Amino acid sequence: MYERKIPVDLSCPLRLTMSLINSKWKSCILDELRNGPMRPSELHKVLPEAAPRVLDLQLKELAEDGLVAKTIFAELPPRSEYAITGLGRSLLPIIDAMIAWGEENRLLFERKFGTTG
Amino acid sequence: MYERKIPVDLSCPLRLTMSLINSKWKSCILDELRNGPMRPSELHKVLPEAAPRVLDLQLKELAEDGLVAKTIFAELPPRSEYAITGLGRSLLPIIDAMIAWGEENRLLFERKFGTTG
DNA sequence: AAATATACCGATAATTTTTTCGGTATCCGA
DNA sequence: TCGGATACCGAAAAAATTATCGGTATATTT
Repeated sequence: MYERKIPVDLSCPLRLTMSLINSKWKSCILDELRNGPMRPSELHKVLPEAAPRVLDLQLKELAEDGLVAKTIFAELPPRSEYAITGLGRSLLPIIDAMIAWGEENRLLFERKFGTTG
Repeated sequence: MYERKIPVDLSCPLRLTMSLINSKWKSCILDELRNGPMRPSELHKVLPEAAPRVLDLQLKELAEDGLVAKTIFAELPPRSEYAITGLGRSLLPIIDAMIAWGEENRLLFERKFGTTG
């Protein structure tokens, strides 16, 4: 069975928040879900670098933490949707701030580390 | 020699910002440095859960990325200080937002995952 | 002398995260 | 019947992160 390796970090507010987002794909997933629920296959289309299995696992943890909610439709072929929750949505300002920071400082890091530069 | 495993992620603004903070201690270090430069030994005192060697490595990467600046004093026993840079300081609003979010939602997660609940 | 404190580094171990691969089950269409 | 699409899962490999241990060097204190 899949089991979470390390639990949400309750030791300080900063680490708590970090432990919820701190992964390669979670913040991207939340960002993608902001405009409405998506199916796993749709998420894979917009985040092609993330393997389907990876999205599975991260969606499962996001759901465990209450940041997204899963809806299963009793259809065949199977269909399910993941929607951002109110709690998840309350993280979007932070994600927006990170996006804005990244846009403002992109050039700096491209010059520093980029291959095209 | 120490070598960075994966480079700063330039593929999108969100991932860029994430790749700079996304670690167990970096955001804590930036938070601690906000009120002035600190020596490695001082940082270890305020973040006792982080082993000195770990702080070393994270400070080195933070310095590589331009988020902190190192000053070496030619003294014996050796002394050095790490100060947050302007670029690093521009991340503090994001870190503040994460701290605030963590404070607002702490109880929720303590009830959900906490041992004392 | 010996212990302490400082900063730092290399090698390696331990842990965690991410990825890959193959398999379940079902229905639809060719 | 066969291949495609859907969602999901387990095992295991690969990769990355974090941690531990011991060592360098030098001055001061005991």
